[in-house]
Amino acid sequence: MATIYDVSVLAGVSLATVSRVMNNNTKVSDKTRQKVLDAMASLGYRPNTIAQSLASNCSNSIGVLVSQLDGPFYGPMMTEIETALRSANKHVIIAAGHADEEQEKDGVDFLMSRGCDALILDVEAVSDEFLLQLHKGNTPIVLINRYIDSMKENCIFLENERGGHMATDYILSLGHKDIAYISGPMYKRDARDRLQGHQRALSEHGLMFDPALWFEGNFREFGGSDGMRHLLSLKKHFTAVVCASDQMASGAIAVCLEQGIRVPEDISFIGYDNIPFPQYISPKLTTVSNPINEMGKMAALWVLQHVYKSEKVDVNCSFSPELFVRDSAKRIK
Amino acid sequence: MATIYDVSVLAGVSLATVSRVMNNNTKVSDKTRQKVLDAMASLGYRPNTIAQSLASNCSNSIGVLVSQLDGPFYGPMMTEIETALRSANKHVIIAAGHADEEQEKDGVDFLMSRGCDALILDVEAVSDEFLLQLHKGNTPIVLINRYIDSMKENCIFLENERGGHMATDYILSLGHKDIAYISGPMYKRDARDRLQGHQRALSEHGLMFDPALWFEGNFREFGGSDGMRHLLSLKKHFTAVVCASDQMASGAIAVCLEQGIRVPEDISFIGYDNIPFPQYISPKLTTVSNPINEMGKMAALWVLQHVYKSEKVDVNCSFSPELFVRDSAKRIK
DNA sequence: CTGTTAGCGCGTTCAG
DNA sequence: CTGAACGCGCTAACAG
Repeated sequence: MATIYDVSVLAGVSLATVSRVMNNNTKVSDKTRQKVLDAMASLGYRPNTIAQSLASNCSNSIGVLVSQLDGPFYGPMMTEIETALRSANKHVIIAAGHADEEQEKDGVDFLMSRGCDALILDVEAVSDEFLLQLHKGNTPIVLINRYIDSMKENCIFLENERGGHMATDYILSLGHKDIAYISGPMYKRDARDRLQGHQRALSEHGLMFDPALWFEGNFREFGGSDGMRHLLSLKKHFTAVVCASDQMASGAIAVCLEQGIRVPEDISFIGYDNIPFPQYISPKLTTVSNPINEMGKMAALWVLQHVYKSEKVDVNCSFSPELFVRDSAKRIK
Repeated sequence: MATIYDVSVLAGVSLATVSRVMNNNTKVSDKTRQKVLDAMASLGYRPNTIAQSLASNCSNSIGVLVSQLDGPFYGPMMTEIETALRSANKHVIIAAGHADEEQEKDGVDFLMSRGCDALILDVEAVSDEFLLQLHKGNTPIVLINRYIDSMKENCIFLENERGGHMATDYILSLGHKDIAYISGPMYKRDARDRLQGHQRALSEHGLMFDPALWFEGNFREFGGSDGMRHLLSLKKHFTAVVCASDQMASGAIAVCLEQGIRVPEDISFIGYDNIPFPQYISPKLTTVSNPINEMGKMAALWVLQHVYKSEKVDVNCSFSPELFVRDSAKRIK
């Protein structure tokens, strides 16, 4: 591999000059520049990024920690992050935290020790205090899907209460009055916020939230099917089920179909997240969006702007869910 | 940040000694070692991996290039790769090729310039020659989902012909004789192999492959729905549809359900890949597995073994699909 | 505008 | 077993 030295010899200039044309931060005369460029081309020179990092104390790498790499969320998110960052010639180092405090801390440590210039974190198990502590350090961090008031400029999040309200409000607008709710696990902030939005919508319509028609799921498909089986076993009357995630909605709908309950004729459903898959199955799922991909992109732009001082876009931290009306919910007779 | 120098001063030893205890490759007396360890602990010393890389000419990073980060495949694959590699304290740098030759080459270039010790590639657009060329270079590469005879020790792949055979053989065992086929795009090797397996199964049962009942899809949901609509419009008789991917099967089944065609009572379906989602919807999809996660893990182990000389596991390169019988295909009357 | 000269933090000879 | 010295490839003052 050719080095900067080889180039400088071939071009008949000094090391520093070669460095300058690479980073073009200092003026270099056009003809020296051309000589250098030619030399680089004929040697097939590729800068050694490791050496650059060591010398400049900037690794050009961004650590991304997510709870899991599989599932419908992080793929789209990573896609956007990778695209945005790579076009700026930064690279992304990934780590998974698996929603476990130990592993999340471990992941952060790992990325830190890798000399990342910034961290993009989508963590859930770790405490606010831990994150605030991290925030005080030298490595900038951005939080996705999390809101901490005292560091809100570093947070990119979805207005979950609003989304929860939106979903239920739509169901109510269809004339439903007896509504079951399958929530996420209550120890998660977003699950609580969505439920709260649901309750607000109900009370705005003069309806009571009935805890008996509430099942605490886990955001996954089987949480939805468990919930549905439970609700059905209650023998209580309801015409619609609001689910706090598309995955749960899919699991719940599957249980209905298996039991000969028609969707949406007998029971209406609405999900949350707008993941791709349920758009393609029958009935197509009505839902509220969780623009996790855009949030990923925004996090990348935040880093580009705050850490690398490029990209003069204005990043907005708060994202609004949107309603996607499809076929799983219908007006009640 | 404390450096090796700070440690050496505090411990009252030389730089070299500190380096030795870190890499414990040379004998160091127990008591000097302890002094160093204590010094490191009290300084909270963390080695600078960038400097280590530069000095040792080994970046401890592995580049992973996949066609896309989203979708149901790469998540699980990345999960396994990340887990295996991180526990060995290696880090993974990701890039996406988007099934485009230009972008795939670009991605390889990018990862190379990042000083990766090895590359794990899941590429489809790039030519065999390009990969062979790369193989001749100094950076070891592993290919996932691709077989090139002259570098087969570096290939990790699924026996797609066999899987294609397996799926159709099962459908045939259920008594079906009029079978439609929705394939992947023919420019992809795995699509061709799966189709070939399908045809072999047919001919083993004395059946002819009917090109009229074949639709060339794209492995995606809408490819399946397009295909199903096309097949239905033919007004030809068939009792089963073999799909070359679960996503296509899901799209196809959705079209049937919309049109009041019952699955599997009227038409049986079998998919390919065994992605998570269709296991949770109704009817649960019968399919053949594509253990992409295990292949990812194997790739990681291959790297650990061949590049870092650790992990004395035997990596096997060829993976066999397995049949997963669920509810979307039934015996014909 | 360009060349010289120090480092960046660590691994690795080579003597002792 | 330990220390001194050099070098990895590049950036960043500092002179000219």
